[in-house]
Amino acid sequence: MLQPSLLELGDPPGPRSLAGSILRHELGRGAFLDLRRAFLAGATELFEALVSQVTWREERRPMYDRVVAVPRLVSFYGPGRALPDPRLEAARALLERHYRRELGEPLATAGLCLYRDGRDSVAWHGDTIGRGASEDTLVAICSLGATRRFLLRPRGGGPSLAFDLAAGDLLVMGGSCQRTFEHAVPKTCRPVGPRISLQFRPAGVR
DNA sequence: GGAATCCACGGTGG
DNA sequence: TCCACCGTGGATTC
Repeated sequence: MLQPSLLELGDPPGPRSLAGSILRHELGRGAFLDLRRAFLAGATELFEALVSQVTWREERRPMYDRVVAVPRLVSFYGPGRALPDPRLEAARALLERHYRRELGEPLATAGLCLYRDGRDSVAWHGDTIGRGASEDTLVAICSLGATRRFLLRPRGGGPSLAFDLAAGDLLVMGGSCQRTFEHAVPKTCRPVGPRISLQFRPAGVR
């Protein structure tokens, strides 16, 4: 059992303020990435609550000559479905308020992924399904549990940016980011514990 | 030498 | 009808 950090002791569990604490990276081509470290207070306890309370599904997909297990566990909360913890609802409300100008619509869905260890991963992709090729959208990701590397690179090739996402960190991809960039969480040989990624998106975006 | 990264493979679904 | 999507494992690079 991990001890909460000293930093966490002063704040009630749940989302912290976003004002003035976000580091924005302008990526070019109309894309930006915001990073807010330690956005969720009480991340250790929230991680453990979600691991045990969420109904995690293992997905399988045909891949060439066989059917493989998708290398992570997932759970999806569509529009109108209550999130599994009030702290997630609070985080969503805070994000909707802070990004109301860029967003213009609710963050109607929440996707949860559980990366059990370094062998779990997600390949390069953009969250563009369901949106026109010219439409911007915004995706907010909260990280809980073990620190994992998050990679971002321009579509069509180019140098990739790396962000090590630690427990409680918030990463927001906005503007044209989902169309002009793609992201991944690569496998690693390092010993690494489980991590949960919470992804808030507008309806229709996957 | 070990770990990270790159690449090609092809069925599926939008 | 067409094409973007995506996990694996071997090759290559770091």
